[in-house]
Amino acid sequence: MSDIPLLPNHQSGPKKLTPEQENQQLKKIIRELGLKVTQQRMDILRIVKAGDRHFTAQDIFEAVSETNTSIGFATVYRFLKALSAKAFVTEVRMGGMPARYEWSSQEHHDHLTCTVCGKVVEFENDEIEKLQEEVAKSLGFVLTDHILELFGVCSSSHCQKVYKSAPES
Amino acid sequence: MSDIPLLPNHQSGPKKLTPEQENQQLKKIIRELGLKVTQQRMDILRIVKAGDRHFTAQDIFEAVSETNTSIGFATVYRFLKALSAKAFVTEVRMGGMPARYEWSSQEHHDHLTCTVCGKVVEFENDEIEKLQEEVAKSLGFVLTDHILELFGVCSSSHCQKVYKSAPES
DNA sequence: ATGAACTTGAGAATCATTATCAAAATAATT
DNA sequence: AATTATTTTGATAATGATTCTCAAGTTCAT
Repeated sequence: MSDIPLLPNHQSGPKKLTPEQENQQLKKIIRELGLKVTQQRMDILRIVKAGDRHFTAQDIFEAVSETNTSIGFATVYRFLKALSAKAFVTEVRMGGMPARYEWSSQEHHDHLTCTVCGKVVEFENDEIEKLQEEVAKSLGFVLTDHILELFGVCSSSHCQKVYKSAPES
Repeated sequence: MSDIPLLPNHQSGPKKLTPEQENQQLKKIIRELGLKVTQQRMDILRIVKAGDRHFTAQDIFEAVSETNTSIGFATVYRFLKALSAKAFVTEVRMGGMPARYEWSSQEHHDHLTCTVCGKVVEFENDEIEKLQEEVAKSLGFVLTDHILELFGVCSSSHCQKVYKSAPES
């Protein structure tokens, strides 16, 4: 069950790995968490790593379910929690919506969300990061994490129109 | 029921108002929302305005319940939603915790939270604000709102100790 | 292979929030 | 002040995401 490519090959990755090499990588991560290697954890991890954007627990549940593995929500949540406890994934919860997760090895970035169409654009800004450090230090804190979410209206004519026609609600 | 000071007088406010003047102010706000003036809404509004920090819906429910007014959760949530729809209060939801609300007339500020003891420190930083505007503009967005939450460990010896003894979880 | 320890998943439980709807309150009109 | 159309309330049920429970299944060191 390891010679069938269950997921498309993302050629954008920095390194090309054989399926076996990838599996070793995944196992290593699981063991770093002090957990046993199971099929479910392998599958979750594969999907989280392969994706290049944001997932909900639901997304991951469905993606794993499409493979041969049966899985429960509890398992997804449990493992995602373990991953984010060790900062392998970033968990962002906002606005009463389901939590979004993403693999955190890639460059850190923040989000700019269009409040009309829901489009999410990522950005990074070193100056902002630096200022955050300074603020925390000036208040006697050691900064360990941050969430910066910008909200606005994107440039699409549809969203601009909606925005201008309902400026105060 | 208007001559008993139900809440401590916050002398830091920009203007001193008689109870009657305050009531007129509150009524005006409720009418601006296109809603009828009710005792419950007056009470909620009074508490939200009087407080200078963050409230949960639960806090507000309890505070109103301490007055003579009986109130239900639904009413609290409904009215807070109406207030935040017109930007009279700011609603912040994060990390699966209950939403926090605050009156938004005051200076804008962001939050720095100690992940050990839960202490919240407010700050404002014009430079960061300016950079946010620039980022949004450069991506073609009109910025309408943002959430910046910093997380760290505060300077108390207890929190520092906890932090250093468990550096990787 | 064996067994101790860890995992799983189905479903129950929880928690914040929202919806429902009959009864009560408001405000505009006599 | 009484009437009435409309809005609001609050008790309770419903929802939706997440977490808990625990018997049954799996992993892995021996």
